[in-house]
Order: sequence, then C-alpha cells, then structure tokens
Amino acid sequence: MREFMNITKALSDENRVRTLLALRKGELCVCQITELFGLAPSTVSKHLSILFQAGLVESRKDGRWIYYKLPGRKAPVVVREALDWIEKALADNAHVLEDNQQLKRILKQDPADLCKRQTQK
Amino acid sequence: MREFMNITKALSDENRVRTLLALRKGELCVCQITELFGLAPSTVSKHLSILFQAGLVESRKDGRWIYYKLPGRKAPVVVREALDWIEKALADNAHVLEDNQQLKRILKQDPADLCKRQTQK
DNA sequence: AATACATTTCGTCATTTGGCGAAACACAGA
DNA sequence: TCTGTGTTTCGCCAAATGACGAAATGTATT
Repeated sequence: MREFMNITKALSDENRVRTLLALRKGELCVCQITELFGLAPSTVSKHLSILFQAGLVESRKDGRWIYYKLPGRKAPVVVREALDWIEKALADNAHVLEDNQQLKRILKQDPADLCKRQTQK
Repeated sequence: MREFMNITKALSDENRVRTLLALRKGELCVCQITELFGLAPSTVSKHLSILFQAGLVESRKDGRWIYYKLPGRKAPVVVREALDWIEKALADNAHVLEDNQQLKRILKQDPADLCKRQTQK
C-alpha cells in the first residue's frame, strides 16, 4: 500500500507528471528539465528524487552529470501501468505537446551552457 | 491536463483510495464509509466530494441518504483505467482485505444506527 | 592541490491539505 | 410545521508540500 501511495503522491504534482512525459523521448539531465520548466535546480532535483523513490524514474551518473530516464522492462507492473496510463491520458494534450516542442529546442543546446545560465540567475 | 491532475490528486490520499476499493462491492452511504475509516462524517464527505469532482465516483440521493458508487460504463476512459490500475495494484493488499472484512460487518448493521452513533460522538 | 561546476541537501517561507466540530442544509415523519 | 436525522459547508488548526537561495557534495579539469 505504501508503495502504491508513493506512486500516486508522486503523480499528484503537475511538474512531476510533465517530467515523466518529457522523459519518453529519452534520458535527460537535471539542467535540461530545469530549463524546460523554468524552476530552480534544487526544486527539480527534489521532484526527481520523489519520482525516483516511487520507482517512476531511474538515474545514471556520468561524471558530474546525472541522467534520469523512465524505468525499463524490469520495472514493477504497477509502475509500468501507471506510466501507460499517463501516456494514454496525456499524449495528445496541448500542454504536453508544447513541452515536446520546447524540449526539442533544449536538446539542440549544450547542456553545459544551460547549467551555467541557471546558476547565474 | 487539469482533469487528469484532478484524478491524480484525488488518488494521492490513502483514505480516498481505500474508499474506491470499498465501493467495488457496491454503493455505500456516507455513514458506512465513515464507520469503515473511523473518521468524522465531515471529513469523509469532503473526501467523497474530491472523488466526485475527479469523476471517480457517482452519487445517488435517496431521501436523506446519499449513496456513492463507482462510475458506470459511460465514465471517461482515463477514469476507468485509473480504477482498473488501482484494482490490479491493490486487490490482494492486506490492508484492503481487512477493509473488505470490516465492510462485511458494517453492511450487516442498520445504517441508521451507524449514523446515530457517529453524531453522538 | 585548487578551482570549476552539476547536482543535492538544508533551512525557510507561503500555500495547500486533511483533520475536527459547529452550524447549516435537506429531507422524512410526526 | 416542527422535530429528527443524514449529509454538507464553514472556520479553524496542525502537518505536509512546493518553491527558493545558500551551502554542501562529489566529480572533472587545471
């Protein structure tokens, strides 16, 4: 029950749901997600930690960079079904499509530049 | 998106999820759910209102009594899939099975008696 | 070693949430 | 129409949540 509630609580914030949808296209580092939402890096980090605790994302460390992605086939059924549910419900949502467009622009940029601009703020 | 977030926020509270699972057996009035959880009637009413706003329950008025039930076939796909997801994730959960047992005992009692005892407290 | 830098942790704050009881509401029966 | 009763609404409080910036962490790079 606690595991399930961890998932539903993780899904109860719009920015976290948008994060999961953004990750459909492939893994992202923290500063890319930060750029997408215009939030503080610490805020995004916290969101990702909550998603991670719920098992809704996996992470991979590459030097100073930490990449987050959706879990693979080995993820629990309840997690996979949650992600399927979100996908089906929101794949064609206007807000999500906007995020996709914005994400394309972000992926064209050098992540290092994104990070620098974020810490300058 | 707002519709979807209404659903996820509704599902982010354990008592509300337990309510949905309890309603699988059929419709219940407010005082029966109140008895199941040991919460104040006003609290349960608020929970049911949130579930209702999200489209996760329907209600039927019968005199002074208001019965809540899971939505029928005409419910939106996103709602039906949410309910299926919960069912599959928690149908055999220990806590939920306990609720089922407790609910059986409650259903044997006269709802009017439950209500009276609750308002006396 | 020392610096740079991506990310996380910590402390703080404003807002939201879940709980209760009292009062209001709505309906049934006397 | 008055009373009893099931439910909801309202006002309040404590706890949880989401946001930020500052400081800490850990890892290149010089």
